[in-house]
Amino acid sequence: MRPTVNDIAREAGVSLATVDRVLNARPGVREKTIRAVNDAIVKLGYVRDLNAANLARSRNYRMAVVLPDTESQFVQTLAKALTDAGSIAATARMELRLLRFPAEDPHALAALLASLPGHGFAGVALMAPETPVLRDAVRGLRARGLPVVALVSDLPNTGRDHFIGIDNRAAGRTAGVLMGRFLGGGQPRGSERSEVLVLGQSLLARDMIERRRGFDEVMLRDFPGLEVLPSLETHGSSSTLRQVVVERLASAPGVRGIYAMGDGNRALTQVLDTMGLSGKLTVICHELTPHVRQALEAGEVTAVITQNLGHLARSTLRVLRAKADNLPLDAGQEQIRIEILLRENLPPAPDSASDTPAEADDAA
Amino acid sequence: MRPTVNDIAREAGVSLATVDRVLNARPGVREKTIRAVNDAIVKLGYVRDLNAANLARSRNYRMAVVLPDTESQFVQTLAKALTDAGSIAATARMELRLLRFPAEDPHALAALLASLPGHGFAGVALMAPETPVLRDAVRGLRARGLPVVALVSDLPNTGRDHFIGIDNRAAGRTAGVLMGRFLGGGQPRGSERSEVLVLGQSLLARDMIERRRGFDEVMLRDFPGLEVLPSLETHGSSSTLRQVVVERLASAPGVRGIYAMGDGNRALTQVLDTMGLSGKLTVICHELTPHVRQALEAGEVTAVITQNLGHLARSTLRVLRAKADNLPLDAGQEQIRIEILLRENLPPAPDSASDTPAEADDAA
DNA sequence: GCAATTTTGAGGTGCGTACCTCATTTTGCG
DNA sequence: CGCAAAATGAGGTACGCACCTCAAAATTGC
Repeated sequence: MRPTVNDIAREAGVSLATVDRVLNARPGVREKTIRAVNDAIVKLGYVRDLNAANLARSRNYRMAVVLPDTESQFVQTLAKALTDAGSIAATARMELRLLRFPAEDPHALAALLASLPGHGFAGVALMAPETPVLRDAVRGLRARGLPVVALVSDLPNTGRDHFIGIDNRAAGRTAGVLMGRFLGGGQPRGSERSEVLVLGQSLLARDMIERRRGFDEVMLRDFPGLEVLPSLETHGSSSTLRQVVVERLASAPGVRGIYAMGDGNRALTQVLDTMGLSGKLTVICHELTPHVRQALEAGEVTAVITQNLGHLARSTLRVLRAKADNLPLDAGQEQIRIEILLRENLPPAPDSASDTPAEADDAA
Repeated sequence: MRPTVNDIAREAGVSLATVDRVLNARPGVREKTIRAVNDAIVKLGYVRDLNAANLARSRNYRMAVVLPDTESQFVQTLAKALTDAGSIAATARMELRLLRFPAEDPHALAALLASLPGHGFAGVALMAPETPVLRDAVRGLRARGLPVVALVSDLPNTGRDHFIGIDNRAAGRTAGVLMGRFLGGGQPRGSERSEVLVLGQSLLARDMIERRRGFDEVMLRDFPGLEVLPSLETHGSSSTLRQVVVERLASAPGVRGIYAMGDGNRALTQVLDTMGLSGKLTVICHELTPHVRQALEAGEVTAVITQNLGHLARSTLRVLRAKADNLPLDAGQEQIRIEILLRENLPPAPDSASDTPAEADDAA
């Protein structure tokens, strides 16, 4: 049997009350006694039964997840993954509150964050671009004891407790090798020149920059025979995307591959379709949204670089909780992997999952 | 607040004892009363607090994991992943017992399984080839109330409660597309004929067969320009592998790719190295063992099809537990994905993880 | 050496559930 | 109707821990 507080008390030759004082860092215990108790803890290999402890203090973990109010399919999918994970974690005394902020308003975000400590939150997960105001807001939260984890896009200079997401530079590199190898390693195909088109909604966003850097890194080093054209900006607008793609493909007939770094994959496949190019180019994009899944199955998209959003959501909950309890993490479990999805290794659609919340009756 | 058993009793107009009888399926309650209690449960949305329940019955989940006593690096790595996951899960009242059986002796395995129910196990995870004796043994376990989950290789005809692993046919298909596309889609390269070598330790093992089927499926359909040579059997022996590979490569100078379906990747890279072929062929293999990781980083292996063993191990524990408690699973979380690893998206080595079991003192 | 202060002990209560006993009520049946 | 059997209620104990109170003991300062 695992040792309990009573065993510690006996071993240390003190009373239960004293063990409790030491365990919970309550004042009024001599240094010497503290040491005696800690020695006993080490000797017996005591570990607090977190479940019993939480039961006793009837603790519940209320966490805030702060996302931009963007309507993009990625954010939508992420929000759903988080909600799903949250409703399952409800049995583990966790409560998730999804909060949205105006995507382009750092000050509104800062104000939102500042209001959190008053509402009994035990931690915050945050997906937002790093700005000076945000840095201060995050520092403020941490100063008040709230752990903060960055979601999807890192906030390296804010002192956040953890980052949950992929290394975008490595993701870009991965896209690069795939593109290079899928296009035959850069060997010229007949007399044509092979070119690759790169799309991104904004060249200022940190993740876009990193993906592009990683992509170029590999293309330059390993596939000098392929020419990567300058990035085209879509600004998140479908019409802009359509326009620039049509324009570019007309002027550059040697384009054999497209790397779509950001959103707007739906518009992209549509353009290609109307141009009669579906399935004729190597198209690599990011994030497995419902539409992308469909395009992958149809052969309109060749490969998808993605992070498993279900995993990301569950990881968020686990990390928030571990940070709230000041417990160590299982690094391997929290490592979000850069997944390569082809039509052949596409996991089955989550579908309208098993709605039955339980086997209901416990009866045998 | 979440409703408790007391709330149920009040709502249903019965006593606590009766609610308890219903909840735990104890005898001596009228059908009508049972219904009343269940109605109250539904109405209030009651969910049993599993932590409190486990505390009360001081329950611990003791699980058996049964693996072949093979010395292959894959089984070793898997065993380690399981042990690691088990030691972390120890805080959650789980205890993992690793048991090994003589790889080639189905009867010894059956005997081992038959001995389990007597030792207070709450569930069994099993990696073994399906044989008639095994089928009976598994049925016997389940008849005695022990949930059985199949690990890595499925046991479809045994009535196992769950399978944890990947779809090997899909894995083979994935290897196929990668091979095909990496070799330029089958376009002849100059005048040479492009051939692909396939290696497997035994053509009788279910997983080898399925991988090969998936691989051929894709190669025939999508890359008719590539010729896939008949599988070479290595029987798990390094020297056999060395011999057949040397032989074949000498007689078939057009080989540009190798698909290694099973173990023996270390021997393979060695042969290629001594033949001066390192990095000159497209080599695709399975499972990220320490050696394969190294070979991937060195460019001796092009791509690895793998299942994340850490995930697999944690999934095993979660599934065993859920089955023991008769709870529903989170399908998304338990879905083991077919991962494609290139040098560029290789996750960092687990390393000699953080040995510090905790932040020690809870003090602020 | 005495009072003031600090440290410690003893004990209780509650968290939500499991499991047990014994008395009391209700039901079914002849 | 009366009686045995079945159903239900009341209440207690335990699980491992948090948190509280009050008294007793040990230590400190003067």
